[in-house]
Amino acid sequence: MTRRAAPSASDLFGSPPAEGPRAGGVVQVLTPVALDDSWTYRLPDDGVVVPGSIVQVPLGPRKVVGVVTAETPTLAASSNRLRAIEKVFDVPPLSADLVAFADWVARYTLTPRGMVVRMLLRAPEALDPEPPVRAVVRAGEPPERLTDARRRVLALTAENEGMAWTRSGLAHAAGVSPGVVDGLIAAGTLAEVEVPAGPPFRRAEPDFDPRDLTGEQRRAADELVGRVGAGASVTLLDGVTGSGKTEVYLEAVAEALRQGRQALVLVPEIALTKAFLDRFAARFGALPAEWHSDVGPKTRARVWRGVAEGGVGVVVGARSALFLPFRDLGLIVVDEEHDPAYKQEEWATYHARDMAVVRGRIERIPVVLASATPSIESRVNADRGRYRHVVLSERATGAAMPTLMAIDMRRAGPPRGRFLAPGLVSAIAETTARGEQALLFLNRRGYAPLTLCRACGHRFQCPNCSSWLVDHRFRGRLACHHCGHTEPRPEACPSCGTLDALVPCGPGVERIAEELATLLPERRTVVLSSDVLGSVQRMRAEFDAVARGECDIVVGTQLVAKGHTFPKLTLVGVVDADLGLGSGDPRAAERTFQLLAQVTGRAGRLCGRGIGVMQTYAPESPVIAALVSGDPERFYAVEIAERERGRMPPFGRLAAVIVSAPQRERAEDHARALARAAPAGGPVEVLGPAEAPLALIRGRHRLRLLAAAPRDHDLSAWLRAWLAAAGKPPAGVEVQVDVDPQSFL
DNA sequence: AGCACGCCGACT
DNA sequence: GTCGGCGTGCTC
Repeated sequence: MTRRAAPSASDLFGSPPAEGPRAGGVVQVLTPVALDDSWTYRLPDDGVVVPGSIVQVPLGPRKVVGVVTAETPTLAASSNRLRAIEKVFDVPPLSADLVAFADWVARYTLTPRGMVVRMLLRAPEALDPEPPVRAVVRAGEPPERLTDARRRVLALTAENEGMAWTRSGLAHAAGVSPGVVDGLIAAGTLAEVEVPAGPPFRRAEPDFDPRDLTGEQRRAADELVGRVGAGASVTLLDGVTGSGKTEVYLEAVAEALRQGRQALVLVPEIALTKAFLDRFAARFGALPAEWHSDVGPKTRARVWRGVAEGGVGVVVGARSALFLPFRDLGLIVVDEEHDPAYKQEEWATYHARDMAVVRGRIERIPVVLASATPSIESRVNADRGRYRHVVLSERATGAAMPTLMAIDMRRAGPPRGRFLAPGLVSAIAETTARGEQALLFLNRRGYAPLTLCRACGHRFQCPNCSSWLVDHRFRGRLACHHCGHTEPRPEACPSCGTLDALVPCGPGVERIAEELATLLPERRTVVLSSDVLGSVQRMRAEFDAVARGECDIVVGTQLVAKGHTFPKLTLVGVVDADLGLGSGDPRAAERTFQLLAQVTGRAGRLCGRGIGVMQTYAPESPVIAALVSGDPERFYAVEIAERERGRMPPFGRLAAVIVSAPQRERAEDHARALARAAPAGGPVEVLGPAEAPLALIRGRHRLRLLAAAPRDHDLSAWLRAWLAAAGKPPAGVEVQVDVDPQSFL
């Protein structure tokens, strides 16, 4: 691996100054607290620091980890109140590029720099050296008393001469209890030694097993490979489902490795399936390092260190992997770039795809955005020449794209009380009769989204939020999907007292499964939703079971739109293709289009006999019409024109100002105060809070204001000024700004 | 008086 | 973000 130039001696703040004393031996340290400023500290008595050094400093009564910056000291060096850096960690200093990136993110997202620094240091265990592993080795003569168990242990150590075993590992391998090993240690035959923790990561080999690519894939791969090492660039890799985008961008990853540099592949968290990782392993002869919320502290530490020291070649990770301290990053790939999961909402609000573009620009490396259904902003950026555009229009297997059709629910809908049209039911029956699988997609957990009383019209609503309570029949409760409030499902109406008058309205996945059990009782149906799944491991297991053909029909929420390929899946039914449209979200149409294209695209991915059936009341809508016609351009053209007319992102800029407080009134009052404080008549328009939905999230009532501006306006600066002018929010009220991350670049 | 809780400002 | 200080208000 080529190394970045080590800091030269003249950069070392602790080294003898070449031209005059250096500010009296003080440096600036950014600490992981909610502050924008760095603090001034005295240099450690012994250690040497450089910009980027990770250090421990006292902060009030605590000790915290911070990063040395190259800023000039803000406090007079003569100040004798300064405290000293306590410790310099023995890890590579963060690169100037990474610190510049953190600064950029902080400024852009209106987040205190300290909070971004916290994201850079999210593996505290990595800072201390990995504790050595205790091991046993053969050290002396066999003992006097040789039992059968002892003989087996000695045979193993003889077979693998010089090898160090862990105590339990050796006992396990020999099929004896750990006590036997202890006995041999006591007898002096074996000895305990400390060995450095093993070589952490197998190197990915760029040419381990290159794939045969189709002509179209080859051209696309060559284009991407040509960008690696050629400075900053952004390429939109726009390929239909099944076109083999992954194989194409893996060629760029291989090129980065060949050049001795590292590669980062960002994926939506959900896509980190075993099958996905195995594809990497098959191509590169080693599993990539993983980075996501389910990675335990020990592995986290090893990955962080491996990334910083250069031992890790490829990281596949969720959005937070973007903040890893790569030693020599050569490429960033953002897979499924349109995926809303890239947007982080809590803590600091940022969009990992856009921040990847920024990191690429700062590090002067290529970024590849891959998607079958690119986001509108990426498409516009590609159309306007800001991004390169590489298109894959054919499936790599040569398989045809699925045939999509709409069922007009006004004319061919189901009988009363049912949700699956006869046409869809017979398609499911035929598909499963052939031994193939069907997937029914409905993005609604539970049994029914609304319950009302037939006698008095009472609707069950969340006491905290402006949303209906969802009937979860398997659990026997009504639940709010915003705040987690649940209550038992009563027998009688709480409003009028009538018994057995409560009716569920509309379908959820549980209700669809129930309907299928009635209509096609001999088929094996499984429900896949976040209620049923949970951890990443559990999900991987469930997906694997489906892939093995352990069921005929899957009824699933959003989760099933991603995940891995089910080879026998040839029919996808969309229970409600209109769901999500008309929700007032400026991205509703785009989201629906992407989701439907993605979920129907899973039909017949390998065999090419896929069918997608969408139940809709609006078959003429641009989303449905474009899907049925098989020409996505029809959708993009309409949507881009629409956005441009409405000056919505990416043609305008949007920010959400989220006001939250434990008390509903306080949040509402402050939101109104903010709206009044907004300068009127300028280029920025403030909307709300009147029409904003209220939600209770983790004990806090939240509502939103929206600020809309023309594209060339510096909305971040405007927001800063506005919020400063509005003054500090009252006690308990928090104001969080979500500068629409998807519209700026 | 003694303490729990919430708010506020400091933290180099 | 996290801590301690200090005020308010309530209880043993």
